[in-house]
Amino acid sequence: MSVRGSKTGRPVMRVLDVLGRRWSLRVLWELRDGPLTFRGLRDACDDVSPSSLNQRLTDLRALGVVEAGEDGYALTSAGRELAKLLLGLSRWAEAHVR
Amino acid sequence: MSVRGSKTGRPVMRVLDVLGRRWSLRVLWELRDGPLTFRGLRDACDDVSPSSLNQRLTDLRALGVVEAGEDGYALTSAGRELAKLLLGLSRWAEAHVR
DNA sequence: CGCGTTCGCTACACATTCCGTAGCAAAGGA
DNA sequence: TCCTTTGCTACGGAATGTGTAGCGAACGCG
Repeated sequence: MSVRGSKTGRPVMRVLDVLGRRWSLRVLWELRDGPLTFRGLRDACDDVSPSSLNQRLTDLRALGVVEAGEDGYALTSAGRELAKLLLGLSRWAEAHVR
Repeated sequence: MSVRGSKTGRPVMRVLDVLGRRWSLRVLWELRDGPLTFRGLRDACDDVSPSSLNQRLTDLRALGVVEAGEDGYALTSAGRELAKLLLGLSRWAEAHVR
């Protein structure tokens, strides 16, 4: 399978593509404070359907931001850096939304 | 219509929801260097279908990050701050993706 | 061991979303 | 006038996401 969207293959395009799918950003967000089990993630993410969650976890693992470990799913070191950006997103949201 | 996803109404959830739709992040990315017309955005975004683009622009305008002006669509000041985070995302991508 | 619970995950049918194409009315140029 | 380009909508089909049920494996407990 090729990357959906841009055909340039530029890294940023691949990232925008994967993160622009439902639950991607949310999963990253929920993992920001440590690992969660599959079931735990489901609970954290408004009971997302297991099929969708599994698909998203597959995508995120392929991107190298999430990995499956002893106590469930966790961010990789790269993923933790990405999560820092999400923290900025959260601050932005608190300041500008509603 | 209410916010899809989280029922808490927390700002960050609303943002994760809107940005987690296809083309949202990409549109923000393509507007980072200045305004683009509807057609210009379409060209920049791999010829996204006009229906999808229009839907996304509606979402992003509702979120307050994009506005329609004289020379097409542009980021609001809040949107420009958001775009800065995307720049960090781009740097992250160059460093960690393939 | 046996029994129940929880785990990660899959199957499958249904619903929503997205897409591609066509095309409209309005604005501009020649 | 006629041709082009604009922003945008309509609509049917394709892709994606959803909800429910349930599997086999691993656990706790007696």
